Amino acid sequence: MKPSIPKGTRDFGASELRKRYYIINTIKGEFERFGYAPLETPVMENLSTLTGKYGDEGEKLLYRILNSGNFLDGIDASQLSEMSHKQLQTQIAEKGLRYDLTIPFARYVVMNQSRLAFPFKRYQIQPVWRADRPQRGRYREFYQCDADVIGTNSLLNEAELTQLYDRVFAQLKIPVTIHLNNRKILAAMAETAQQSDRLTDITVAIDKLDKIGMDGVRRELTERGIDEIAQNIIADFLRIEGSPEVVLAQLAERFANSEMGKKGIAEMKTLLQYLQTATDGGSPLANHLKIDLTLARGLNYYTGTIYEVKTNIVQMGSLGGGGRYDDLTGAFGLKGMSGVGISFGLDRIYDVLEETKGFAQIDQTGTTRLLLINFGGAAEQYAFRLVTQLRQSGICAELYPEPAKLDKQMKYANAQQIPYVGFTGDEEMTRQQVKIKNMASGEQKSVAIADAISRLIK
RNA sequence: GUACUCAUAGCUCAGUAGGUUAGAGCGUCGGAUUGUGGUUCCGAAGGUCGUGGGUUCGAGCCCCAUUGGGUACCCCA
Repeated sequence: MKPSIPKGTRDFGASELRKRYYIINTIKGEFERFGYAPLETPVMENLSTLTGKYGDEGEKLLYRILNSGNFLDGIDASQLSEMSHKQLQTQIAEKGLRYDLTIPFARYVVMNQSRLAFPFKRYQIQPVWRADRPQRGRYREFYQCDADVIGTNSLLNEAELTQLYDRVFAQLKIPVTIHLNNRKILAAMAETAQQSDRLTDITVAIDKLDKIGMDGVRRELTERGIDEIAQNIIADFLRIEGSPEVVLAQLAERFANSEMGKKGIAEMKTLLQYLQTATDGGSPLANHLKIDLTLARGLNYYTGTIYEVKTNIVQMGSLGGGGRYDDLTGAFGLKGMSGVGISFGLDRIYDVLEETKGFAQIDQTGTTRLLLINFGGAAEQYAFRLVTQLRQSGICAELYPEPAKLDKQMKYANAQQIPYVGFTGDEEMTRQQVKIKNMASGEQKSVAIADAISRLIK
């Protein structure tokens, strides 16, 4: 049998993991700095938790787990042929793999509401699964790194999360643009165009502006049944360009009669003011901040601020996204809990750094400081005792597991980039010493065990 | 769900117009070298050319189908 792994999944070797840990540690460090606490949830959830949350497109991408045992038990064979695959699905699968970290978080909050102190801030770094067609920057199993705060309406949270995005990408040295928009502004735009009930159709179309241009957007809107008068109003909005202040001023003119629009603008203004205040007039962020009226985000649970982070140093989808949701916990029976959160796409960040040689500074050596050569017999016993002692002293050390040829053992040390090799031959044993060789310089010296320990402690 | 593209040794790839026994580099193993690695030299193992069918005197190469990988659309981190 030829071994293989499912399409869109990957194994991670030592060198890849060291790079992944570097990213994770950077993100985790900022999460902690901003006061978020860790959380992990199961890889599988009840399907009832997941369904109805991600829209039709998302629902198709859910991995469903076949019930254990005889999953056909209780299914009428005569009805089988008349059942749609969707109907059958609900009867033979009641669990699924998590699709994102936000819904499991909402589920967790509702289940533990009596124990949690609100506002509740948590971060979560775990894999999620989507039954998508893999391609560049897209995998079936990938990591999301989420930070969410729930139980507070304050836009201070939005400001902090913007800073959090900024800090992480500044540390990773990936120049990004943080795209900001507000669902209320989008809703007001649809309202102004007399198309409030077609918000989703409109956002799907305008989201493609930079890809297909204004003509393409108009074509898409036509296909979705939006008339030309409405299209003109929408196109007029999309012409708004410039600094956040300019964009907001122009929006204010158009939203003179829209309560929803005014609210969206006010929220955006407050957010920007917080950011300005933070640095006392200095440049608030290391990265670009842009009000992007075409930013919509597919998930329909967003109600206020929405985020998306993109880089233009390499061709890649968004590196992160998020936003405010007013009623995510409502579906689980807890009303009136507003929250806001952001997500980092670990795998895409990895791909960007890999392509731009952004990992150059990562230490790729292993942790082992010393390899003891195995000469067999009494020398092996002596070396095993020594390696035990070294480890008890907190030194990462290895003893080659068999008395192989010296050449082979030395090559092993090279391959693992182990900085020191220790020899314990007859001479060293009688003197209770070990000969330590520095693999980089080639220098070697016989020293007493105690000296060896103090030498090897960094 | 649609389209495009690729598939030869463990890995990365050559393979000329269809023509004898399918090659290289890296890696692995052995040797030069039984207590001193990186460099070097010598040698060895390793392939039903993704699979099935067809055309041909003859197919890794041409045709059809199929499977798998990649990419684009859709959607998304």
